[in-house]
Amino acid sequence: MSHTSGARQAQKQQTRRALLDAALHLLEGQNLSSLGVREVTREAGMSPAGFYRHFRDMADLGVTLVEESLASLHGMVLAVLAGPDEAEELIDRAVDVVAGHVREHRAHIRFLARERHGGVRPVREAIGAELARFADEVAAALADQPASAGWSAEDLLMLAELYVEHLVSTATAFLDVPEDRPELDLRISRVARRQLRLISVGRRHWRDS
Amino acid sequence: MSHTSGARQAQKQQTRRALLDAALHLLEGQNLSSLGVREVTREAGMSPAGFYRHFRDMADLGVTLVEESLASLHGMVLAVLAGPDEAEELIDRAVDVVAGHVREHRAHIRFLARERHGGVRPVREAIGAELARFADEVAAALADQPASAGWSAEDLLMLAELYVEHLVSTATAFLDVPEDRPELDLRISRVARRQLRLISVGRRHWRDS
DNA sequence: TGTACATCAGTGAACGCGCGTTCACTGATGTAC
DNA sequence: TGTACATCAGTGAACGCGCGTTCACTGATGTAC
Repeated sequence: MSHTSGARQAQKQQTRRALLDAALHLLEGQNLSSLGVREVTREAGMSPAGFYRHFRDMADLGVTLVEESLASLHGMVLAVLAGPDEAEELIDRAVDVVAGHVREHRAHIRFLARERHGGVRPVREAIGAELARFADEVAAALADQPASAGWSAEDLLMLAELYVEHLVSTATAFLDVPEDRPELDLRISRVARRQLRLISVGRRHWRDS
Repeated sequence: MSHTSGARQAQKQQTRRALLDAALHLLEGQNLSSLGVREVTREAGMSPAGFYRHFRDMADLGVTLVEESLASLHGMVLAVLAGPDEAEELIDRAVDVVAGHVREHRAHIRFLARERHGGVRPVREAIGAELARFADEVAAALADQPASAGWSAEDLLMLAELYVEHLVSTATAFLDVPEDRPELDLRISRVARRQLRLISVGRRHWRDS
């Protein structure tokens, strides 16, 4: 069992973080599959060989990034679904939270979008598994809402998956806004809110259609 | 002006196709940004230098693949929207067409999913532009349906974008089905149909909500 | 039809370069007594 | 507190390798007369 305190451990953690941050920064402009060990260590200011004290290879580092990228997304959804469940208000909050999240964790979200269908299998599978878990949690949260009375578990999961896909596509839409066109953020928010409202209307009339 | 017939031209086209097919095949397992000139020419059975008679670089080849990948998708949507516009039937046809399309153009669709947010800018931008054009066309087709009476152009585009995103995510869901679990196709089709039905219900009750 | 010349798709060798990974090392930190 | 030894994160050199791109070439196809 290894110690978690001590100057040596602290220093190691700091170097590891520097490697992750360097990779995250470089991944804003390229895929994980074209990112090199030398490239990352150069950016982090250390020698290439040091990389192997922290990660087996780039895929290993990538899986670590998936975990921390989705941890923050995870906290986000809990925050929204813990609020009042009046549809209109929930929609506004959800879209605002996604917009803010993308603004604050840009590199992480870009990484997820880029590698979700990317060429590094362990990373792709980790993202897929996390998103599936995420949909399960949303389904569980939906089940607690009065609006879900009479809904089967299957339909709740179907709806949760629709919401998660919508969230992902909204987040990537925010990502793709060029730096010199910040006014596009407003259009994306407005469209996302309307789409969620349309889904919400469909949900309300689902059974009597 | 160059001739389009003659043995020389025909041979050149054939080699070009061999390069595109070799690339498409290799791209099933990796990103464009990690695909090499030597790798593609080796797969196509020619010498590396020959590549430059056909493409400036890999990004150039990638943009060509985007064009041909989306040309077939384009034909697809026209076929579906040209049919009867009764909601239930249209949904069934749409999902079947997507499923069939993925089965028949697997490599092309995988390429689009992988590079839509990938690390090669010209390719990413070409895909984004084509999908935007696609949404415009869907909006135009929706406008012709009786169910759209009273809808603003903005709302029709919002709806079209929701449909296009749904189509893309359904197509990639089919893609990710492992070869040894073909029964998952049925689940994906069923969920996609229900989601489209829910959107369709929302659409019907949009104005009086 | 035949001949002489032009075009150009594809070749094969060559180049300099940066890559991933290994290895024995060093020196700061940790531990036992 | 001090000393002797153990640990191990990070180093710097070395390796063999495959890369992208260039170049002068060759030989089949095309064209002019």
